[in-house]
Amino acid sequence: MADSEEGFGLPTTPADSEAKELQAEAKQDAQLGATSKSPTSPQAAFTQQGMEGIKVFLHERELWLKFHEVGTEMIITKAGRRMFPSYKVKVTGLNPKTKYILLMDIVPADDHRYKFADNKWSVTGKAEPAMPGRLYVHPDSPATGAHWMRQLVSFQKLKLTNNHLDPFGHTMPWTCDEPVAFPPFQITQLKIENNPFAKGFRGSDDMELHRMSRMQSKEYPVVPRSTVRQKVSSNHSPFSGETRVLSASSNLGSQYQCENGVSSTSQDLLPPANPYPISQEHSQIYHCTKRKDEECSTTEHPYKKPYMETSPAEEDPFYRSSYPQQQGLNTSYRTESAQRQACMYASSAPPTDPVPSLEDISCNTWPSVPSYSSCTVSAMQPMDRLPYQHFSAHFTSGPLMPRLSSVANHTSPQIGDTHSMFQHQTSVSHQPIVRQCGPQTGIQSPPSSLQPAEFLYSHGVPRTLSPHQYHSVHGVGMVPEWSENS
DNA sequence: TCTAACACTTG
DNA sequence: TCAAGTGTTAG
Repeated sequence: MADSEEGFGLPTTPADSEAKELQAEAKQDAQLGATSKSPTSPQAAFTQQGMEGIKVFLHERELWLKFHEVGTEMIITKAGRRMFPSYKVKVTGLNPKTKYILLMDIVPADDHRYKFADNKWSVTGKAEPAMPGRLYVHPDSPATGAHWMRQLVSFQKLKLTNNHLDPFGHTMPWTCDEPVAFPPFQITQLKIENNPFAKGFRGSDDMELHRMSRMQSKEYPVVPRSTVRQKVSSNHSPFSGETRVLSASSNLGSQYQCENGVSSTSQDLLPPANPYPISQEHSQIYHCTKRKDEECSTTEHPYKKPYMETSPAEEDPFYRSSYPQQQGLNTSYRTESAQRQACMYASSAPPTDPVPSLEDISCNTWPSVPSYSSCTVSAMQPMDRLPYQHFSAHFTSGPLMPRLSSVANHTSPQIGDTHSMFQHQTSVSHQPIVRQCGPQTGIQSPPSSLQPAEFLYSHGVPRTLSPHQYHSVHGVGMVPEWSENS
């Protein structure tokens, strides 16, 4: 597993040789992007702001690959459900003293809704109208580069929901996506095997007998053990042969570029599964979470529990050696609600908003990467070079938005050049499903306004989501905070 | 199509 | 012991 720096990268299996080549290409592109641009180009300007060395590495990449291979999905609920695998990244190259805000965005993959029938996905209609999305601000934000780099940055607590009125600021997914046939069994099995909370569904003899007993008692036909296993195993599925093997498929050979200063290295990338580029522009609702007892603050509180991986050393020798655990930072927050109060910033960017669209700012190389349906961008910028004072979840008025806009406008030309993309497929369930499209790093089009924290529970999202087959793209973007040494 | 209850897990 | 997070299941 990802227990070293290398572990964040591509597996060292022969099948991934293409991926390694891509990785090398991406690094080369990044270097070129950082060095070959004219000083007056946006790219160069971006680089000059100290963004050139920033890298984001996906944690547990192999697990992500497994889910990607079978087409990941998740059932979402009104209460919100966590993503699995959880999204954790290692960030390097930040200015240790500069403060950054780290965001995760959800981007729709297309404007269709689909159903899974007859072992295939088919379009059942048009997606519901685009709605403002939400950006999930990492609860540690703003924090210094040193803080972000100290250990894994975890979005484990991020929940996805289809509840428009969700009062906790859980991220709402977007309707989408592609008609690719993958049976749900494999994803289910992967989650059961890997998610501790789903251990109850792991197949032990006793468990299966118990389950069968329950089925019997409810007048279900008695199903042979082999059949029971078949349900959750991919081995007997019509797609088993091609989906159980974890490898870098030919899709890994797809070209992509990663050439701006913010380098989401190819290590972040998962092989694309399908050629469905994101087509839907998204406006924004910025939301973040904060602790009930501390309010969102513009300063870093030493007592606040980091939402980054709290004990990476336990699972990752790399951090064991490189990142000594912090002491005295693990204030315990018992409940989710106590841990995370939503700081949600509604925005209704009009079509004429000068803010660049998603396509404009972040996906300009998609035509060359048709296999990817999502775009991830990582953008970080030293705050001390930006024309605003601070950005936090604590603001009590709207000036943030223009400031944030300025950030986005400032950086968007470069953002478009760097993206890591990968896509996951979904499968069927009678519950709302989210298609997890993988980490995305990036500042997207900025919201037109921000609301004070007191409004964060308001829901500026009067839109009806289609409940099924949601597609989510998640990732991080870093918006710079001010620099302490400026 | 959607929801809530269920049995199970971890912490 | 409890809260919270899982996929399954029935209504």
